[in-house]
Amino acid sequence: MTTSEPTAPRNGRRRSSDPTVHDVAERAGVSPMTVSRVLSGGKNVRIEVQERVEKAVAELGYHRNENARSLRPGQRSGLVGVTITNIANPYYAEMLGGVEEVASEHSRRILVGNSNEDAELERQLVADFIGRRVEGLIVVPSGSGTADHLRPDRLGGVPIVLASRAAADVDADTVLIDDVNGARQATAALLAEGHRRIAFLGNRLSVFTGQRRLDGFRLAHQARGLTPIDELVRLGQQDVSSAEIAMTELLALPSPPTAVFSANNRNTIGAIRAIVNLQRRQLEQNPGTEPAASRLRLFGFDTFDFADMSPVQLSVVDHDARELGRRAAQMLFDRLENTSNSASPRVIELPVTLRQMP
Amino acid sequence: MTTSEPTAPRNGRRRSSDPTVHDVAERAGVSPMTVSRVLSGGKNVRIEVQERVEKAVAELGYHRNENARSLRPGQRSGLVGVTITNIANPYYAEMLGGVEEVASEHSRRILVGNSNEDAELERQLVADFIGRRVEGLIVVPSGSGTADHLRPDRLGGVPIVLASRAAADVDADTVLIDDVNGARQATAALLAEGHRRIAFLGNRLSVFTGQRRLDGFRLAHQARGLTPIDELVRLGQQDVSSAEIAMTELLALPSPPTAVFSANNRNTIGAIRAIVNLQRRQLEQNPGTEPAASRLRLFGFDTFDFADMSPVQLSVVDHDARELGRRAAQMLFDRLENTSNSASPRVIELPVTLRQMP
DNA sequence: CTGTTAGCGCTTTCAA
DNA sequence: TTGAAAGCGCTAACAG
Repeated sequence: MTTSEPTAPRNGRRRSSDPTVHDVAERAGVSPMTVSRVLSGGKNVRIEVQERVEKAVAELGYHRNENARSLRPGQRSGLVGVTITNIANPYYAEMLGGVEEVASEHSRRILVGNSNEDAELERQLVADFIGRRVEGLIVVPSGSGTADHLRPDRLGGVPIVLASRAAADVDADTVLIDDVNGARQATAALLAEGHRRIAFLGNRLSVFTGQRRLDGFRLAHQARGLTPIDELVRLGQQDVSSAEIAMTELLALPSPPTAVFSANNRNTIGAIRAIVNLQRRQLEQNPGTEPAASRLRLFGFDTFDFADMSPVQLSVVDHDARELGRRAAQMLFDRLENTSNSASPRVIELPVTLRQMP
Repeated sequence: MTTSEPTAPRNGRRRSSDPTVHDVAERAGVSPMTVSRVLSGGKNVRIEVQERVEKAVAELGYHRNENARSLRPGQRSGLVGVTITNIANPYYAEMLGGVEEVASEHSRRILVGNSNEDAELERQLVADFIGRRVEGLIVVPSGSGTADHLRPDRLGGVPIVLASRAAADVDADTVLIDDVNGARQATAALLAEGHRRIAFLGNRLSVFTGQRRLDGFRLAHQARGLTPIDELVRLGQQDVSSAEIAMTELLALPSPPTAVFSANNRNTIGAIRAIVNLQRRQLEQNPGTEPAASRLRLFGFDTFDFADMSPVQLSVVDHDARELGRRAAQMLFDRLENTSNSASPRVIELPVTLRQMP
């Protein structure tokens, strides 16, 4: 299988390791430098020599060591580091897809880490990424702890773009969804329909979007001289099942809400489950009649696979996770490749669309 | 901000670049070797010197260059390369989460690439990953072209685990879902209920799981001396909207199916949409009566967020994408860390669960 | 406990 | 058009 000297360490170097430029050079009867030249496009190399080198590369199964390569000054690592708070959440997965798409267009690979909403883990990930000499970072800041480790002056000159959430005291390029307006408009629509007892289901307030969406909910009320009803505001549901429980509790109140604004898709799905369960119970008790729970009005932030098939009347504040990822990556490559390197941080907010599900 | 000589290139080396062990050593008044020792745990270094070095590290914002580090023989890159066919598909996103989880437990990072079902892109990704000296590869083989580039002898000794799909002529560790059995059992259940005109909605047959799930569908028929009805078998729907179209066509046949087996969640969702649309049309024409489409029986491979709220009676073949990712990663680290390195490739099939949605 | 030397694989000079 | 030398940042091996 190998070329010659079956067992002995050829050249005094350990064998059975990856082939190097040296090995390729030897086999092609040229110097390592010529191999290097062929590998970077073959400028100033006789075509015949190029072919000889390429043959040796193929025969040896040679792969240029990118790590060694990136060691030379002026060479880029070709890597972008991305940390998200929950890889398994389809929303961030979609966002990651957008990042990958743009990175790929720029011939970069993405290193992916899951911070799991843990600031310390996020700090470690970012440090590791910098150690690997990523050219830039895209971070969905975790919703816990401080974010000092994300401050541009702590990153050794590696540009960073925050996505989906801003972070306190971090003055960096940021791409956000227009949470406040989305929540405000949705709530305003419910108020315009005459609802006065509107529930709010949302994330912890330490999560940036959680706070912003509650702000929008409040603003819409204020615009009519109203205040949200405290007992109808439930925060801290991170997953579908806790949202379902919270919604079930709301429905069991002496004076239950007539409408619900849910601040993310996990809460929306949980709310739907709770409502459907109540409908079933009501139908069992009063067969044939329209269950009272059917009149409940639901407006949710985010969409999901099946939103238009919801068994409960539903409207959504729609936005595009993939576009979020794309824009974040574009901002990063702007910094990387344009001379506008020193421009002050930009914050952009992507618009949302209110959508009535059929 | 910097230490001394504000502008002049200190030490003859270019300034304003990342600090190196050398810089840290100088600032701490020790040799680079001592810095290296402190950074790798501080064995055999006076505690007082350790503190001095750590102080210098912090002040300089030093990050050890992992690429340079991995250059030394015997050092591992700490990277695992993962290619999936569609990052944005929640199923693979979930799988990626499982891979990341296990990789993280083993202190490894994941490099992620999207092959987009394109064999050539996949080949490039794998070559790039090997060039970056990943310690192992986890690949969901693309459903197009040949897979020669995945053969273990072409990977320069980097271990590979195939996930979710096998690849022709590639004899490697593989983790699969038990597609054949899942599809067989689901189809058998429909046949046992008395259905004889069962539609099949699925992927292209060049996609491994597509072929296997159709095999299971066939086997269940054969076990009863039956054959699938050709005009009811629709292949090649890759997304929800094409699945909806295919299902709509089936429903418009002179003799439509009485039951449907859909081979993945995209097709299931498309089928549900088509059925719901037909129900609505039938209700408009004959208000008050139970629409004929409501009697249609649906059995789908994969679950999704809202499966239990489906407006159409639904059963699913459930399986765990996250577990698939975990197991693939575990197999990889088995190869990497155990001495069982030379064992012949293993193929494991993860069980599925048949689940009646309430 | 600490420093010196050497070299990992690659490519940018510079010289031939 | 080609090659030799040097060094990117790091750490084993060997002094001291």
